[in-house]
Amino acid sequence: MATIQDVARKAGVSAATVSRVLSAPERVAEPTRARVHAAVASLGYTPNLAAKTLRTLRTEKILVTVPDISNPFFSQVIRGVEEAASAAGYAVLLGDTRHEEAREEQYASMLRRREADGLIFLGHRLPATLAEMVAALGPRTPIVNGCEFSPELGVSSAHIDNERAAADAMEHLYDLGHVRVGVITGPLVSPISRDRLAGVAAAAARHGRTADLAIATGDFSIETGADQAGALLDQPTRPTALFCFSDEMAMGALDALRRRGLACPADVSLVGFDDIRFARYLDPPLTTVSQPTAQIGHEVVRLLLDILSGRPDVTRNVTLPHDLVVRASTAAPRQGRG
Amino acid sequence: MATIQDVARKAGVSAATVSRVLSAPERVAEPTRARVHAAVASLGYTPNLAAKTLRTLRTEKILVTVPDISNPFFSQVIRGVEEAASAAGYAVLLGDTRHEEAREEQYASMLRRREADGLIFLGHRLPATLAEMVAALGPRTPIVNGCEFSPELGVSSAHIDNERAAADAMEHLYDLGHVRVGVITGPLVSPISRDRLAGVAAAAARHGRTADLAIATGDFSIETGADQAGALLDQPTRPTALFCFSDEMAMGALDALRRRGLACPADVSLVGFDDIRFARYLDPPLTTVSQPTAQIGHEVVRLLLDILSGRPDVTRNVTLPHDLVVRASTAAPRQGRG
DNA sequence: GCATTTGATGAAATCGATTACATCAAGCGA
DNA sequence: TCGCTTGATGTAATCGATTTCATCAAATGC
Repeated sequence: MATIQDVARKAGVSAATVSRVLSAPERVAEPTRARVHAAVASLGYTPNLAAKTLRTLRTEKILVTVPDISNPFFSQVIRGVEEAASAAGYAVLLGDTRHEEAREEQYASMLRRREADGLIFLGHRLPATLAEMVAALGPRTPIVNGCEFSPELGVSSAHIDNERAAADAMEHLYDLGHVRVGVITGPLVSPISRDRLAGVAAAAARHGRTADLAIATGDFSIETGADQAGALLDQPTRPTALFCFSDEMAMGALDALRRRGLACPADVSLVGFDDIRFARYLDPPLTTVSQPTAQIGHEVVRLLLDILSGRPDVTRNVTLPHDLVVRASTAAPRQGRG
Repeated sequence: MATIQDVARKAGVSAATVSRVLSAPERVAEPTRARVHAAVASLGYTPNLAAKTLRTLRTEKILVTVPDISNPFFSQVIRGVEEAASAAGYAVLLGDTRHEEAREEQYASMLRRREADGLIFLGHRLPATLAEMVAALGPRTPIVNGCEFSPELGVSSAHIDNERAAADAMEHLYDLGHVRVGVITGPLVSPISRDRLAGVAAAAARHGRTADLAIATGDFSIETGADQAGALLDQPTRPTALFCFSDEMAMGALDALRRRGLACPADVSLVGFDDIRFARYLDPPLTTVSQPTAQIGHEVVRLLLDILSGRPDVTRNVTLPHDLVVRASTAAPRQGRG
């Protein structure tokens, strides 16, 4: 590997000049600049990142943590993150925290040790040590939250309007004529679930159907979707529609319906959330709330790069557009029930 | 951040001694060692990675490239990789190459610049510049291939026996009494597809059904699965079973069946490949070849760490066990057809 | 009891960049 | 023409570790 000294020697200048040509070209006279560029090209020189990092404290890496990389929703967001990051010259360090606090702390310490310039976290939990960092640095803390939004964390974020999105889904069901609607939420510690539940409650209230809501709590997984859907369906007054806070839970719900010999949407309508790639290929194709995963990924990187560029700023919480995609899993309820 | 100098000062020793305590403790007298440890603890000292890397050329990072991170099969393998890597003290740099050679080269250059200690690649293509590296360094090249295996690449790898696995799937169909079987492969440039196709051909030959095979080529995606399944189903002599080289293509095939009003497995049996998390929740639950994704991820890291530890070695190609999971998408063909 | 080995530690070079400061020549105004 | 500004470049310190070599004391052998 050629070093900056090699380039300097070849171009007949000092290492300082080479460095300037590469990072502040306007400070170097044109003929010198050309000589240096030629030397760089002929030696195939690339600055050593470790040396640069040691000197400048910039790693050109961003750390991205996810609660579960094997979740297609998250992996699509990550895809957007990777795309935007690599376009901006940053490498992505991936941390799969598996919902475990120990792993979250482990990755948090990477940021504290400055092994990455910034952190994008897709969960809802910010490790304690990083919360301290936010308290100390304020809006300049290089931490951004993706998909979720908790004002009290004090970090910038990009996400959809979850309350509104959930309300849209409910409105769709009410418009079809549904009365008794079952809702399967995610863990209520996450603001994403709380916001969506608020949207559900608001829509129900608007239609005077608050008492007809049946709420169950899942954890976004297929399995809890199946379990909770089963519980709701086995109630004495069966809901004619189910709204799940993730497509995976909707897949579980579909399974629960099948096991009970119930048809979707004839007997029970079903709405999911996320619009993962598989949603449209389920049977029936799933009506769901589409999240702009790539856009969330891009935006979250943009927010982080803004912070890293040193613009003083305030925290920014960017709301991106969602879209209720109506497919074939929702229909008007059967006539002649209570 | 405390530096090694701070620790040295606090412990009343030189920086060299601190370094020794941390990396070769047996070379330091016990009382000194204790003092240094105390100083380390009280200052919360962690060695600066950039400085360490600059000096030693070791980054403690491994680079993992995937053709498509949003593919649940790959993201599950990545999960295994991340788990094993972080357990061994390595961080994971993620590269989503999107099947694009330019991106593959971009990440290849990260390895050449030594911004990672090694590379795990999950595709089948090894960028040209890295092939040169393999030619030069032989089995010590810190590059490992996951899921795929091409002997001519000259790198270690972990994967299932794809030929055997595909043959198992075909045997299952033949055992059920199927005669005309449609097969939807992946791109034939990838050894994974070729190996599986070889298994298909071998099984067909064993049963004297070579002429009854109908082969179509997809690209592992849902869309090509639907298209190619459609083409096979619309042939004059319709296959009574389809074998897709990925679960995603099987999902597409399921969609094609539905659109044609064909029942699975009553009219057409279906076998997938990979056993992604969703396979068992399709309707009908998909019979498929299960790959040990986590294990592949772990193994591939183990292989890489072995190379990094300097054991001279030869390349090792590890075959992991697959498993044909029979669910409800396969059954005996209807009576009374050709 | 003296020479020599052994063990513990420190001094200093090194990895490869960036950047504050120094230097020097050319250009400018009066 | 002289002093001063400006622009271009070089010198050297610095980032924070690792590691070679030197030093010195204690232990060992004869």
